[in-house]
Amino acid sequence: MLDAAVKVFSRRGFHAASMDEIAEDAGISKPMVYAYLGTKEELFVACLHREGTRMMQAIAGAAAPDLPADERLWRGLKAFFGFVGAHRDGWAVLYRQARGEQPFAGELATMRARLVEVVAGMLDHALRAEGREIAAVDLEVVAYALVGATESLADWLADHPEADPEKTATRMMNVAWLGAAQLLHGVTWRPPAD
Amino acid sequence: MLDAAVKVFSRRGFHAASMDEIAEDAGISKPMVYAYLGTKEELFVACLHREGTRMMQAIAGAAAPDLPADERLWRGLKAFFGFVGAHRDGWAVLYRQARGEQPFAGELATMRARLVEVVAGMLDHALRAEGREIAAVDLEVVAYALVGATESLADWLADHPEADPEKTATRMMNVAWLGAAQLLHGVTWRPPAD
DNA sequence: GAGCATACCTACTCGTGCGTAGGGTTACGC
DNA sequence: GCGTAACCCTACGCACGAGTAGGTATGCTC
Repeated sequence: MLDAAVKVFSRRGFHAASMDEIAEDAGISKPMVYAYLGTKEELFVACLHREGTRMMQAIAGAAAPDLPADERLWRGLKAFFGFVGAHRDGWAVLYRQARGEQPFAGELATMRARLVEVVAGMLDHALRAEGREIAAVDLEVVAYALVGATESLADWLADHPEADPEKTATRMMNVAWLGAAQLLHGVTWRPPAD
Repeated sequence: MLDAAVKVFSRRGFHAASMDEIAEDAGISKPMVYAYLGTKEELFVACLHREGTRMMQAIAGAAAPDLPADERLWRGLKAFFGFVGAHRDGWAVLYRQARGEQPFAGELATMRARLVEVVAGMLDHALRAEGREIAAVDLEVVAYALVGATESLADWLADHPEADPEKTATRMMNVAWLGAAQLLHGVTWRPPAD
């Protein structure tokens, strides 16, 4: 039943999706949808929640915290892109939708914040192992950028059905890890004096 | 008048924004809005278009094509974040909105495609100068990731009014350029055999 | 088989907001 | 002063879709 909702929401977008269509698609009638899952908003949140949880589990399951940073990142990315590849419409539109609609942006922001935190933690851990440190804000911003790049590639992946998730993950590693590794080794870029 | 529309669209989101509110905010009445700018969709597209054009101009004006790649990237980023910083609500919500709503996603995709193309062209140019080459797809994906990371930081910037655009641009360079530079020098990351 | 409950449906109400019809007001020509 | 034309407004029609009321069938208890 949630599956039907996810499908319709992704096909139409939150507003354009009608409860009638969801009901029809689920093979039941509208009052049933209301009985089981409440209002349209609640239904959407339920979808978002389920997909989000699944995704987080997929990632958390793959990236064990005792691995070295690059290995963790790689496995996390692989799991992430694998998940998106397997749930293309689920991801694409739930995610894109939720981003725009104020009532749900919060829910999503929390999810992203968790991811950012994980990535930032990972970087921080790796940095300390190298005997280095950077300001928490910088760390957060870098993590944010990495997460953003990843989300962006996920969008790309969702739009390119023929693309291979693992290959995409490799490409992401090429951008992200090589850059991050530099930072870890103390190499930084500075603006020209101009 | 477009200013009013942008303001309301960003405050409310596309659907929640009512034409009445836009009209009121612009200090005129609804039929006038229709007379000048047509339907709600057309109005939104007009907003999107204007903001997009302004942004592209800001970037294009800053990143002259005859500069070296890193310098171009840096100036482009500075211009971009500067623009976002100066038009926080304009950017944030128009952009986030357009992403989700199917009728406008295309418009936005075109804009992003132009950006990706520019970035990819830049990388390609730099690569050739080093006597190297990579597949066009890889190039596109890397460019896509960079653009995505940048957009993501733009979101972050829009949500943190106290943050400094130029500093954000520097942070972005730290992630993007150090990574990209590695690629340019032929350093790549490969997945472990496992 | 009568009484009852559970599961579900059809068919409605009602609010909301886009787009417009038709009327008032001011300025100008004659 | 009267016609008229440009301009802008108030006030409405209308469609659409969320949420619900009230009725119907199926199965279960005694």
